[in-house]
Amino acid sequence: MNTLSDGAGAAHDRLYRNLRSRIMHGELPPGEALTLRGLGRDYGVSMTPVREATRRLVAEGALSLSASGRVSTPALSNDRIEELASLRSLLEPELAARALPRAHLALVGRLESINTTIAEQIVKQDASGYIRTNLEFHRTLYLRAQAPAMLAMVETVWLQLGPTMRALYGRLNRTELPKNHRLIVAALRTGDEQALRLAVRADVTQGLRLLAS
Amino acid sequence: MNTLSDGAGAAHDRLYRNLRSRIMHGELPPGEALTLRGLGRDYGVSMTPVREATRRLVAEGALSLSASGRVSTPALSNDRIEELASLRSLLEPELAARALPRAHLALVGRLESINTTIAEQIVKQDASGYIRTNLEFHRTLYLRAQAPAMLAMVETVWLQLGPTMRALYGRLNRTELPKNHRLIVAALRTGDEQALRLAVRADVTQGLRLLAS
DNA sequence: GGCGCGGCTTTGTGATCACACTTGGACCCG
DNA sequence: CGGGTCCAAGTGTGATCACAAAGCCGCGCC
Repeated sequence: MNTLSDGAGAAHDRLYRNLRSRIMHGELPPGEALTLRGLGRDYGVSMTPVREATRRLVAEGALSLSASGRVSTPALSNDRIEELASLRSLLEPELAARALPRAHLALVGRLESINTTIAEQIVKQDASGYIRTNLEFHRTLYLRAQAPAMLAMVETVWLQLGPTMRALYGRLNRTELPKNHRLIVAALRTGDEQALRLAVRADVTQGLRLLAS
Repeated sequence: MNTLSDGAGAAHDRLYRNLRSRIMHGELPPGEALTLRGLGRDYGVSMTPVREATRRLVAEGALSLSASGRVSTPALSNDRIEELASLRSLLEPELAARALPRAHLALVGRLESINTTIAEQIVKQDASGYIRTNLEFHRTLYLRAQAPAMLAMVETVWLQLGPTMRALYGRLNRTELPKNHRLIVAALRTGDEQALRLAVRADVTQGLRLLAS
């Protein structure tokens, strides 16, 4: 068995991580129906590990479970989306603030580098890549907060929003790099916690707000 | 099939809800080792549904999974506990504030009734009952916030703290009803959002703070 | 008396199978 | 032409089995 980042460990875990990543990054549309046997066929495993993986994802809200036991990616109501946006704007400024005193120059450099990657993906119209790199920007910053439980909670929110974010991306035609990311970097440089909190909140809220149409 | 709250639906789901409740309410000590076959024996089912139930609980942080696949109730580090306490003090005041405009007199009455139950359980030294009723106080209030995703997130935190709260209860010898619950009720009556937020934060933080010993 | 080391037991993993339920659609009747 | 019915394929559920790895205990050696 190889120990690469992709195919390591137990089958159910590999399947879990793979599906989780695909959902979080918007590679699956909302409402997509999945079957245990189908997933098992795709990954070359039997139903048993598939069931474990999907149950885990259901517990995290990444998949929704119908009354008859069928799993599908969730199609969120507007209320739900706004609530998840509230959670992001509650948790993420806190994480950013905690990361602020620990943020050194190398970190800011990495964030700027990620920003240029985002700009490229906007040009290429790569929806999934854009979502992935955008989340990487946030995760890179929050990792400095040394708050794994809080980060895990935020990632759960991202996961629930994954399919919806994909749908959202189609509607909005970006042409410019989100200016809030630049504001975040600027606040990190000056060490201004209040400005940082505001910039993160604005960045988190902006995209999701126009979904209440 | 009966539709009672206890034995309804699929075996794995019944097992999941039962275990989740026991963990959240502190009926299991931290570090308790569980085996799939053992749980299956206890509940009279085979390993398959047990695996699904435990995987769900692992995904929620209610159980921790060792490298070799063994499950046990988590034994939290002090850092972890403080972080979870921070999450509570971040999320719960927000939920309370959202519930405030919707809180009517009947709700306040129910909360006071729950408070008297808590006082009785303190006298009876009923640790698990105390935890259960205390959480019921909070849940009853937060349900009015009409924010299911946020409430689910808070319950996840409660779940992770369950075994630790049980251990905590042993150390602290309560003799009086937490005065913060009375402050919460008072703030609800007067409609003072700021006082409510403070009271909830204080209530959430008090017990967990003295765990950093 | 302490410390490895061997085998045995327990445990998790994954495949397979039988069964019950849901579902989708063709078919028939009004 | 529309709506209800019934059947067949598909799907989730749970039990059982074979297997590999981990853990545990006692024996024997130093």
